[in-house]
Amino acid sequence: MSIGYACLALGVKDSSMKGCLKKNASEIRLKELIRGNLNSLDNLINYNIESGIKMFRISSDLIPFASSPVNSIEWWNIYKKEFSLIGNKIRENKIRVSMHPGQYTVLNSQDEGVVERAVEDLQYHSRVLDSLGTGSECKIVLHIGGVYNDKYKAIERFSKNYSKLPDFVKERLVIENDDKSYNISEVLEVGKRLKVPVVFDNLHNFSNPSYPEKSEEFWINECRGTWSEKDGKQKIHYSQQAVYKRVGAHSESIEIKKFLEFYSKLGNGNTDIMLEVKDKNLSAVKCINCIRSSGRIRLLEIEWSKYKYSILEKSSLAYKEIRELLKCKNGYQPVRFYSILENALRQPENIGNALNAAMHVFGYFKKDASDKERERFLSKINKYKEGETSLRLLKKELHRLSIKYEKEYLLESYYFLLQ
DNA sequence: TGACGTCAAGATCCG
DNA sequence: CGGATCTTGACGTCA
Repeated sequence: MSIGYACLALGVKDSSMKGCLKKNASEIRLKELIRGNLNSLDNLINYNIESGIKMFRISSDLIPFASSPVNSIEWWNIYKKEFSLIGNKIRENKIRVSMHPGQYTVLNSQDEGVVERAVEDLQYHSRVLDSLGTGSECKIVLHIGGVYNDKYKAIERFSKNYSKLPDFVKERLVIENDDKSYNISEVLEVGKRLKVPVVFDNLHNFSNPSYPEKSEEFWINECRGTWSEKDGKQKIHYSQQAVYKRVGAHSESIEIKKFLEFYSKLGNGNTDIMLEVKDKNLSAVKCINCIRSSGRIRLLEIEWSKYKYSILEKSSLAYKEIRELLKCKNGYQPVRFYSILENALRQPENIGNALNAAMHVFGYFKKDASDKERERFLSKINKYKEGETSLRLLKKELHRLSIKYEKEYLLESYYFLLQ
């Protein structure tokens, strides 16, 4: 059982994927971008290794315009060394990577050009995973596509186009239920017929259910049968509905108790779970820490070092509560720990608490800051008190100082990231 | 034609 | 000039 997150990690330095406008996609620019993105991928993999994260979705943005004629670079040759170095790390650390082309890769389109481009795009994704030297358990997740007023014909087109795909793509392709067109029983039907593994997505199944009386566990068990030995463990997508947002919108963070309730129904350890959530790696680490059979308080202390000022900003009570919890050095109560965090982070902005946290953080610069910087900050503090500036701008000032005076502890924390 | 989703690039505005 | 904020892009489907 592994838990992973998709594409980008919060708080990891030099880990973003960069792109450019199509009109600026010169050979030189593209090569620059690819080199940078491979370096970012390397940093992401390093972070995952350090954090004990065993599952990760690689962003399709790794190679800009990869399946477009504007990019004719043989990146798999030029960057062979980089790919193999990263790939070795992935394999040595048993990280299961995957990819997921967006909603615009449509294999069952009525337009042949669209299908052609979809095939190109799937080949690109396979090529990335091949270049990394990953096994056939590292998958490419795809939706069935459009309906075009005739689902039967649309599925036939999918089947026909699937059968024409080259083997190196077929080996990796898996299909997933989507949020409006193809529900889980329809995708299962296709998967069983074509022998393509099926990924169950719980939130899509909520907004686009097939037989609403059937439970999530039922569908997960049904899907399990489509995964064979060479495909690796069954994969599912898990996300939670964002409150007050449209149905199907991903939540900011994973509510741990809700997750554990879902998790307990999975029973055995034979399912890999890809989280789809805005706070990405933060929720992945949370869930991993909460399902460990044995954990040490040290793990929570590391988490606390990253969350503490965000918590202080919201609730000094929660701050004290967690400090108490962490005093018991041979106790390990991750669920209690994260529940307090979640509750605190849900609190609305409170000027008193926010000022308190900001002053604590400013304490890091007491010695370094010049008189001018001190003055500038304190005047911002007063403005914030009077409602003349926002917390965001106040924190931006602190962020600037953190970079200038190289306060790694603050820069690696989530204080500047959350809200 | 615009919403959908996604994010950063690019454009523009402001002090 | 640099930083902040607003707009666009890149993709295909569907209302």
